[in-house]
Amino acid sequence: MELNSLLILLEAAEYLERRDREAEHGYASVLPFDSDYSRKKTKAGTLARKSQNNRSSHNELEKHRRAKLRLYLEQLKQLVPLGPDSTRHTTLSLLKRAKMHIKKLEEQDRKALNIKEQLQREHRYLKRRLEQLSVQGMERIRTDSMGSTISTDSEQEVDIEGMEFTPGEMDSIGSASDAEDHYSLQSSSSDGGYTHSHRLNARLS
DNA sequence: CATGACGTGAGTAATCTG
DNA sequence: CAGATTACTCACGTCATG
Repeated sequence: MELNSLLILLEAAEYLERRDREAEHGYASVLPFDSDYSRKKTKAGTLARKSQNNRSSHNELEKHRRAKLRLYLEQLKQLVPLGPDSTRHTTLSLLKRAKMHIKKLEEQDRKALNIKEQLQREHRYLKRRLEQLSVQGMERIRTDSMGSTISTDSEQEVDIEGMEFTPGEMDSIGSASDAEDHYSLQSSSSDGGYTHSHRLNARLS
């Protein structure tokens, strides 16, 4: 999110530069130099540039350009955490911090992506496990009903919600195509019990 | 003394024009 | 299409400030 903001800021800065040129009534509409002389790098052009009018308008433009740079630096300052330290923040230090901040955000992004992929694998695995248990439950009901007695409802229920899997259980299930998902589950539940909150806490810490 | 703002000349990419 | 023009950016020197 914050990384995106930084990138957007950088793009916006470029965009604003262009847009200012076209739409701004102030500086953009004021030519930096009189149009009756050449700005080409000739001796005549160089001499002409020295006229006071040209210099002052060029100065104004340059001032405006620097003001925009300051504005962008201010915007950058809002996006980059500068910390509680009350040390003086120079342009150089701000840019250095911004660089570090971007690297940190990229690292966070990478980690979040890994977690997402792992959760997707777990989701696929659990979905298959649920399907298997449903089928097993149905088969058990059928075989029991073909037998003589009718058992109680509590014995027939397949309690998916409250179920916890041990590593041993997980070893005994899963097809060849499950290999990747299965592995990711095992690796994240090395202490036996298998609950979502447990795993997520371990992962996020 | 480090830093930032400013003025200025020079360089250049993009656009215009004959 | 070449040369002219425009609209910038960059680098450097200077000055003010904390």
